[in-house]
This record gives sequence, structure tokens and C-alpha cells, in this order.
Amino acid sequence: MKRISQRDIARQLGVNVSTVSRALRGLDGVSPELKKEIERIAHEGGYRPNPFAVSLRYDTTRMIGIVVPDITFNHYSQIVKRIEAEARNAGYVCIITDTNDTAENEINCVELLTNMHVEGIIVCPSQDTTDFSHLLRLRQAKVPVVLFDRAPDISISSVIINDAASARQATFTLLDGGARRIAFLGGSNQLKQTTDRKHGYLEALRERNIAIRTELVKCHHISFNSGLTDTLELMSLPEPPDAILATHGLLAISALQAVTSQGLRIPDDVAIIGYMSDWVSEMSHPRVSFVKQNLREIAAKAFRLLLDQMQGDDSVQHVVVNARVELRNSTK
Amino acid sequence: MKRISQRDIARQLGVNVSTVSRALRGLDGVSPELKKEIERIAHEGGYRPNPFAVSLRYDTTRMIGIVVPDITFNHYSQIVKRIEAEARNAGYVCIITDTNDTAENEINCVELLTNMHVEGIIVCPSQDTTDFSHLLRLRQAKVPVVLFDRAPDISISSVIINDAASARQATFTLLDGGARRIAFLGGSNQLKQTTDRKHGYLEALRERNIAIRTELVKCHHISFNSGLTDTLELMSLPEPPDAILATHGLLAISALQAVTSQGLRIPDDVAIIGYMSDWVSEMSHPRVSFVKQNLREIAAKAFRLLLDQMQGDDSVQHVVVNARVELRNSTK
DNA sequence: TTGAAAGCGTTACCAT
DNA sequence: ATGGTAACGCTTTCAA
Repeated sequence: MKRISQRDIARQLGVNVSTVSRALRGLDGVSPELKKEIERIAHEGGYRPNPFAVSLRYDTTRMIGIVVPDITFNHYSQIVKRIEAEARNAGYVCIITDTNDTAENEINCVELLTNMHVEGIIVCPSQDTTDFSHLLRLRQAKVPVVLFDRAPDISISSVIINDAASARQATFTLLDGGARRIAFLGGSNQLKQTTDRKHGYLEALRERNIAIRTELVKCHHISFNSGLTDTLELMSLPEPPDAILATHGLLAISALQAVTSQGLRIPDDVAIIGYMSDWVSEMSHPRVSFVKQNLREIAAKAFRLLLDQMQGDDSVQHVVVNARVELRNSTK
Repeated sequence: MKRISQRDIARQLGVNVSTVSRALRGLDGVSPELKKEIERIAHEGGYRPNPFAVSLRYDTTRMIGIVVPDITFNHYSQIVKRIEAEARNAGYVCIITDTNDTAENEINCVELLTNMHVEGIIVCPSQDTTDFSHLLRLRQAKVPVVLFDRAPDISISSVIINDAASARQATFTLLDGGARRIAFLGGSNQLKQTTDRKHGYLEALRERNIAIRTELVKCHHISFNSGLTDTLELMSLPEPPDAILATHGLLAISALQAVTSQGLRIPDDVAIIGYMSDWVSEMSHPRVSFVKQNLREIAAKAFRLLLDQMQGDDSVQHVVVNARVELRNSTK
């Protein structure tokens, strides 16, 4: 990949590199004729500024990093796609990394990105990350960091949805459909997202004076198999649930498959609401009523917060994007 | 993001940068004690070699580019995830770009990547790319390029599946299930992938002496809406099809929804086989029998071909990965 | 208007 | 064993 450089152009014209540099950037101090010549040769030779040389000079890389649990999950690929578009539009290139939703890989990804000297990092922490020191250390080193989707109570800017309120609304929706024994299928309790959504769920039950049954609350690892096991356990209770609120697309889909595998009908025997992307809901059968998140807005806000930090704003901001229940066919 | 540099360490110890450089890379010519000291300070200061300085020095970036039509589509995100893993493992960082399946964006993405001086590019061309000069130009400039998933007849290395043979097998499967009027729902005829798969389809029909009905062949834009329209047209024919072979996940899903929206049963009234990823098939209802592609293998082979080129191998290689029908519930 | 030189972080080569 | 210096491509500052 041999590319022509300013030096090449300068040599070819018998002028100095600094003159070429000025000409190519449209600064004045170059005669119109010479400028034309320089531009011509640059064009013919397909000249492109070497971003590494520029980076070295300015100590700026025009690169940002993105860390997601799993890019093959539609929810994340949608967000990544949007962030990438925003970043590109602002002149930044993204390095996208995937943690497979484990803390160990997350640390490696963050390390890789800092080694690349990215100017900022947008992270959705893995589901089993409990120690956030790798991210806090970054902030101390003045590296801009923004969390999204999942955010613990630490002083790093974040963009999440209204977890508690949306879960409360989803629970009301299920209650309004006649459900009385609503199960809560969530991720680990270490995830603040899980506990927040659970609070919304419990709050709704309390407000409607529905007894809280702890055997209906399943908070384990977020995975298809785990969701399957938990749902089958729920359905084999002496008094099985008549509705399920799942806090993650994988859990919702596994619940749906577990319920139908038992010969039960959705929503008649069991209603379901899940947190998932439009596309996953669209694909499911029956279409799962879901908590619709504005992924484009989440992406835009996250990049905006990162940009603010990159421009020197050191304030910690917590943005909450409104999500609300979207009815499909898994609820009455 | 202020990072300590070799010069900082050198100053702090009153030695020369070149000594620090040698020590940090474990070259000999540094006394053990001094080496220890240098390593200590480097560790304490969180020293990381600046990849841009290294790039400048060696004219090598340890970056590769990936261009895909749409990263939110499971098929592509799976492949991207695998390529990324392979690349990382080999010490390369990926820049992932998304064309939204248009030729215009594809040209921009390739341009962005070449400007970044990536050492090679793995591309799945967009569905409406007919002019491949932007890629051929890269090869002329000795930039390693590998195509995957979709590859026209040009002299650039590629990894695709056995399009014709797999479509032939899929058609036989439908015929064996009793279908006699099999529709072919494909992308544009400009895509070699489409015509190859169509050849396999036609071949199977010919071999079984089934008359070919042109009104059952729909080759248009690959999109959900296009698939919906085409399928509805098919179903409203005087003699509608009793099976559909769809060459793309979006088309298969849209066909499934169009068919069921007409109150028809799958597979009894209409059988379906589609080219799609395991996950999309798993999510569909009824589960669509599909042409299973080994995405991990496609990714590994593509990266391997790129690595070969990056190491100086100029031969053009066309790798074909075997795909075969996997039966689910949309076929008899 | 143009040129010369220094500097960004690193490595390679030649001196000492 | 260690130091000095040039070089990668570019920009900036100062001098001509």
C-alpha cells in the first residue's frame, strides 16, 4: 500500500515539504500557480494524509472505542451501528470490540483500546462485571468514558433507559390483562439494571395490592439456557405464573419457547412482556409485546456525552431515555 | 490521555531513549540492573508503546478493515465477530464499516479504510454494486482484499458457499416433500449469488422433469418489503406456489409472514427453505428449514486468505465452503 | 512567497 | 553496555 507523501510531491516539484503542506491545507503563503501544481500532483498520485503522522504530531487519534457484550445480539448491533454513524459524521473512526458478556474479556477490550490511544470509550459493561476499577482508572487518567445500557452507581457518565418506570408500566400492562401471578425473569442481581427493573415490578404489584411471591422471581445468568431452565421451573410450580416479565431479549425468547414447549398458549395461559429490540419482537411468534427502547436516541446521546468529555467537559451526566411498552400479541 | 513515553523514562533515569527502547523490548545490550529500573518505571507509569509512532516507523498499521452490508443482520454480525476474533488473535485490530447495502456507501467505506492505511480489507459487496473498480484498484495498489458471501467473477480472492449445489439440494428437498410448484425468491440478477442459486434451482427442476414456470421466479431488491410484495404476488397467482426457496434471510422471513398473513399453513400449504443463520431460523415460527452456512469457517478462511496476501502471496484464490440443508418445520 | 529546522514516539544503525 | 542520530510523515515556527 504505497501512498504518495508530501515529501514525494515536494521532490517532484523541487520545493520544500512545508510549502506542500501549506498548499494542501489551503493556507496562504503559496502562489496560486504553485498551489495548482501541487494539488494536481497530489490528486494524480492519490495523496492521502497519513493519519498516523498527523496523530503523532497532534497527539490526537480521531478514534473512539466501543465495547459491547455481544455484537450478534440485535439490540447491541443496532446501537453500535448508530454510534458508528454518529462518530463517522463527526470525523471519528470506531474500534468495535465484543466481550462475549464476560468481565475478563471486557478488561482486555478496554486495555486494547487504551493501547490504541483511542480518544474515548463507550462501554456496555458485561453482565458479570462487578469491579469497575478498570473504567474508573481510565477516568482518572482523563480518558473520556460513557456507559450505556447497563450502568452501576459510579461517577461515570451514562445513558440508560427508565428501567424501574418501564418495568412498572409493563407490570401494570400484564395486570390489566388479567394476570395475577406475574413472574419476573431477570439477569443477575449484581446488575443494577436487574434490580431497578425488579423494583418497578415490585412497586406495581404493591400498588395493586398483589402479594409478592418470591418463588416467581428468577434472577440468574442472562443466557438462552438459563432462561429456559428458569421458565421450566416456573411452569412446574404448584401454582405456575400466568405472566412473565423478562428483562432481556434472550430471556424473553427462551421463556416463550419454554412456555409453548409445555403446550401452553400465549397469551391465554401465559402472557409475556420482554425487553427487546423491534426486530426480535417482530420475528417472534406470537409477537412478543415489548419495552421499546429508542436505540438511535441511546446511541446519539452516548456519543454526545463522549464528545462533551472529549471537548473538556468533566461533569458526570446520567441521561435517562424513555422507554415504554409496545403492545403486540403476547399480552391480552 | 497522557501516557508516559520512552523519553520520559530516559529523562527520569538520565539515560538515552535508545537504551530504554532496547530494555523495553528485551534486546540485549542493557545491564540487568538498569533494565530492572527501566521496567519498573515503565510499569509504574503505565507505559504503552505508541502504536502510531511504531506505525510510522515501520509503515505497518496492524489494522484491517471489514466492510459488510448491514451489521444488524445476524448473518453478518456473526461473521464479523469471528473475523474480529481471528484478527485479534493474530495481533490485528479491525475497523468495521457498514454500507447499508448500497454501492455508494461501500465506496465511502473502502475510501475511509484506505485512508486509515489498513493493511487489508475483507469485503462483502453491497447488493447493488455492479462496478468493482474501487476494489480492483486496491488490488492494483497491492492492497490485500478478500471478498466473502457475495463475489462477482473478478480476480480477487473470495470465500463463498456452494451456491448452486446448495440451492439444488434445497430444491430437491422441497420436491421430495411433494412440492411441484416451487417459487424462487431471490435478490437482484446482478448478484452472481442470485444467479448461481437460481441455476441450482433450475437444474434440480430439470433433473426431475418439472416444467419451469417463469412467473414463479422473483428476483428483485433484497429487503423485507420487497420480499413481502413478491410473495403476495406469488400467492395471488391463479396457480400459487406450494413451496418457496428464498436466497436471503430477510426474504425468507418476509415470505413466511406473507404466507401466514394469507391464512395459509406452513408447510402444509406452502413449504419454505431459506438461506439464513441458525439464530434467525431458531427464532422463526414455524422454524424455517434453512441452508446452514458455517459462518465460523467462512470468517476463518476469509481472514486466512487476507493474511496470505498480507504476507506477500499474490495468488487469487476462490474458496468454497460447503453449506447444506438443515431441516426444521417449514418443510414436509 | 518560500525554505529550513525542530518535534511528535519509536527503532535501527553506528559510535563510543 | 550505552549514547547519539537519522528516519518515518506531518505541522509549526522562524528565517530568508
